[in-house]
Amino acid sequence: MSKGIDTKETILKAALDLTSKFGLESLSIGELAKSVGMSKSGLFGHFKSKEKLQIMVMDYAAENFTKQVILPAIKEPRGLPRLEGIMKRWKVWSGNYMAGGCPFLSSIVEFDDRPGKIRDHIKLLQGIMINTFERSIQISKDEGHIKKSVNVKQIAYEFYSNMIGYHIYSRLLTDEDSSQMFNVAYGRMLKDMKI
Amino acid sequence: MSKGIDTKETILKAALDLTSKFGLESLSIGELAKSVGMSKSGLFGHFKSKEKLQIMVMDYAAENFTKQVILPAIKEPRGLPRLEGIMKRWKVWSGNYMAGGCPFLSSIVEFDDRPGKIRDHIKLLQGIMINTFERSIQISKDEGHIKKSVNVKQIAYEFYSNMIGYHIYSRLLTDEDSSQMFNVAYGRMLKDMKI
DNA sequence: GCCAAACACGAACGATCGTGCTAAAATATC
DNA sequence: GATATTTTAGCACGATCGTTCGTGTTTGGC
Repeated sequence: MSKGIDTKETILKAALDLTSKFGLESLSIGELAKSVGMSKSGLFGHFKSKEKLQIMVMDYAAENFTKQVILPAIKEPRGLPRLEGIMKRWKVWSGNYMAGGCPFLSSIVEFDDRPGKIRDHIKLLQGIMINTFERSIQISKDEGHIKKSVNVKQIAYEFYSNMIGYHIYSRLLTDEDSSQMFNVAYGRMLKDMKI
Repeated sequence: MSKGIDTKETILKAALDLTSKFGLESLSIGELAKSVGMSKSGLFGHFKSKEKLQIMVMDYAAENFTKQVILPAIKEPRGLPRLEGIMKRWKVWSGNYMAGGCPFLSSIVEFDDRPGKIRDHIKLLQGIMINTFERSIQISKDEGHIKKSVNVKQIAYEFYSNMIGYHIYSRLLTDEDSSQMFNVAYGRMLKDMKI
């Protein structure tokens, strides 16, 4: 009864890898089966449809993000240190950890115009993520680390935009200054809201 | 000898529509043929391969962007007015004009990890676009509308990031504050660099 | 070690993919 | 209006898609 979830984990790991490279829609069951060395139908049995596989891949990615970014950051002191911890690890995660860039970004862009369960699920996960992010900004405010005048949602939006801009500049445009530009923008945002 | 390019235009228009909805890779020749009411092979004859079709779609999108965003803005006075004209139209273009959001963003994210002609072409087009954008910032500087201390490339990066963040917030998350947050971020950037 | 459940496989399905052929229909040139 | 060229359709191809089915093989609980 444990063999199943082991191989499932293996499959999801490979699937996430392919997804980060080629997107969630291009993820094909045949190709995935080949990459983990098992039969198409054998793999298919673990997920009862492609749609469920795709959703599980997204959940797996979210779990991964939580483990790599959120949990380590929570160990840091409340407020600004924790917020900065999230940002730091987030940047590393989206840039280096995945084989082909942030799996969420590609999925978001792929499915933002296709109503359905997958879109809903991505929206849900992304909403949770942004919410977590906003909460850590709010805590920084409560702790008196940043100005009372800052709009939490606005700051989250701007941090998020900067992260995505960095991702695209570094991934597609392979601009060597992208990391530097990210830091400059990020630094100014921090400076503006710090007390 | 003119019927050909007419239908080609019709096909590309439909193709761009599908691309903006489903991405460049999901664009299938059979589906595209169905949507314009002609046979698969008849349509295929206009482009000698799918890859060439995809590249032409991107060129068509770029041409569209130039017509809708760049050319009208060029009629405005040099410097800041022109820069603001680009931003204003860009936002409208990416948000409302296309059936399914910016066709570039989806293509960028889809192909940023797939080396090949398509990736190269997208990179080229996006590079030209950002370059045009940077030049208009530089002109604003030369005209004395913005501070001499501003880093042109940095500003372009931040404007770009804001645009993409807005796009995702409004498209996937369907956040009703997204336009407002875009404006706040944009306004602060303008204010910081204005003389 | 037995039995039941879980797991994996190979084959096959209908559908669709991109891409060639060939021939008919439509169009442009004179 | 005849001719040459372009444009379109029909058909077929090998491949791959997601999915189903039946059959073994492996595994966990007793």
